[in-house]
Order: sequence, then C-alpha cells, then structure tokens
Amino acid sequence: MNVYRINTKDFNLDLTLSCGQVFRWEKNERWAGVVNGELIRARQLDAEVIIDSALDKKFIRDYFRLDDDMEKIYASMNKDQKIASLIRKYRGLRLIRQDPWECLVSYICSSNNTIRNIRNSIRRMCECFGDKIYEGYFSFPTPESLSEVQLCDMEQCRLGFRAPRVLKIASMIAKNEFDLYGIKTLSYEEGRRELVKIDGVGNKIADCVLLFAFGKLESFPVDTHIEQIMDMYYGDKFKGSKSKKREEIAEFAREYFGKYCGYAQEYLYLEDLG
DNA sequence: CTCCAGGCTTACG
DNA sequence: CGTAAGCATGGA
Repeated sequence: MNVYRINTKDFNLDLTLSCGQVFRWEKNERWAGVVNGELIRARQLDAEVIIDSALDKKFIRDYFRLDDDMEKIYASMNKDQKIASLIRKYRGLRLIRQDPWECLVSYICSSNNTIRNIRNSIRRMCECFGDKIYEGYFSFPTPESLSEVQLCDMEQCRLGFRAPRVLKIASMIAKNEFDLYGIKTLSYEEGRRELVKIDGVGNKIADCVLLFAFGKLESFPVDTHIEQIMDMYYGDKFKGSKSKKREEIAEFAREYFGKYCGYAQEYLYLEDLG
C-alpha cells in the first residue's frame, strides 16, 4: 500500500467524484473507491490530494486526469458569460478516465434510470459477481465472469430490462466477438459507430463511454438534463424535430465549445443537478 | 394513483 | 424516412 501526496492545480476531488460521472465512489471521512480491482482512498487538503492505494502513481494521475492543462481547456471552451460563470462556480471539476468495461456496463444501466438506482444496481452486481478485495469492497465483475451468469441469477441486482443487454455484451467480449478495448485507437466517429452496434447502446451512451473511458473530449453526451439546460441557455438555436434534437444539440456544442466540449458538458450537467 | 428517471428498441404510418 | 409505445424498478 502506497501513500501519495500530490500537489494539484485546478482540481476539486469532491466535485469530481460527486458530479455523477462515476457510480461506485463513496465518501465518509475520506473518499473510497475500487478502480481496476484495487482500493483507492483519497482526500484533499487545499491543493494537496492524499491517496492511499496499491496502484502506482502514474495510474492515479491518469485516472484523475491530473495532467490536463485546465487553464488551456477553460480558455478554449469559455465562449460566453454563462459558461464562464459555471467555470468559476465549479473550477476544479475534472473528467475521470474510467475503465471502458465498467463504464460501458454502468451507462447501459443508466438507460431510463435514476442515479440512485444505477448506483444500487452496480453495487449489487459487484457484490454478487465481483471479487472481494477488502472488507466491504468488491471488484467490478469481468466480462468473463458475467458471461457465465444466468439471467435468473441477475434478477437480484435489479437491472430490470437492462440485464439481458449486460449479459449479452459480456458474453460477446469474453468470446472476442467485440473488441471493446480496440476502440481506444479509433477516432471519435469510428468509435461511436462501433459502440452503437451494442444492444442497448445508442448515441448518448456511446458518447458517455467515448468521453469517460476513452478520453474523447470532443464527445458531448446529451441526456434529459443536458437537453433541459441547453434549451434554457441556447434554446433558440434548436428547431429540429424531437427525435433529432439531441443530435442537433451535440453538434452545436462541438462547434460552439470546441474540441474540449466534453469538459463543458460536465460543468453544464453539474449545474442542472444542483 | 400517476409520472418520471444520465435511453433504447421495436412497431407502425 | 418519421414518431410513439413499451420496457423493470423505485421514488416522489
């Protein structure tokens, strides 16, 4: 077990872990989460972040995207007074670089669901089918382990209609019928075309995986929250039919906020949650 | 009771 | 092409 004391700039641990992009972190005296099968404990004192984990320091820096140049990113996406206000209000909110498999399953579970239910379902999946790595902490089940789970045994996780979708893609990945990790090397557009082939994955969930796991910062996932706040802030621009409206918003955001629009999405999303 | 939640699939014009 | 019901579950 290592202890890292990392000096940061423009990093806010609480905002980063509570903004809804990750589902398994919990805060008591300090934050605790399981990432890549290892426990991470984290707390922040002013600019200093203190990490306890068996993972190496480079992994931690990568996971929290500590090497992102936030001054440059803020300058790039700061297009008007509204987003400038959000940058002031939530300065230090970072994207996280999640594991693609856990991210994919998590967002398949997000379909027509609440954050509370998503968290509970994922926790039960880890308790039932992950490995116990510490008292009360479980790893996220691998595609291989989930591929051997029967649908009736998934019922206790309360995924509802999403359960067969999770088991199906788990099986496909375990049998090398779908190359999830290969998407890392594809462009945003190519990666999206691959991801939407998965049963239960449309444009929005694909965009979440591309942004939160594969680091495609030009991805701008549009859900009900983002649609509402974009309507409120920039609504006069979207006149398309209902079914195409979310695509229209995403395209506008890519053009308007630029190549780091994924970061802008996080700030807008947090504003709508709060 | 009804309605909705970080949507997607399928069915029907 | 386009739109709209249906989907499990839980909480307001």
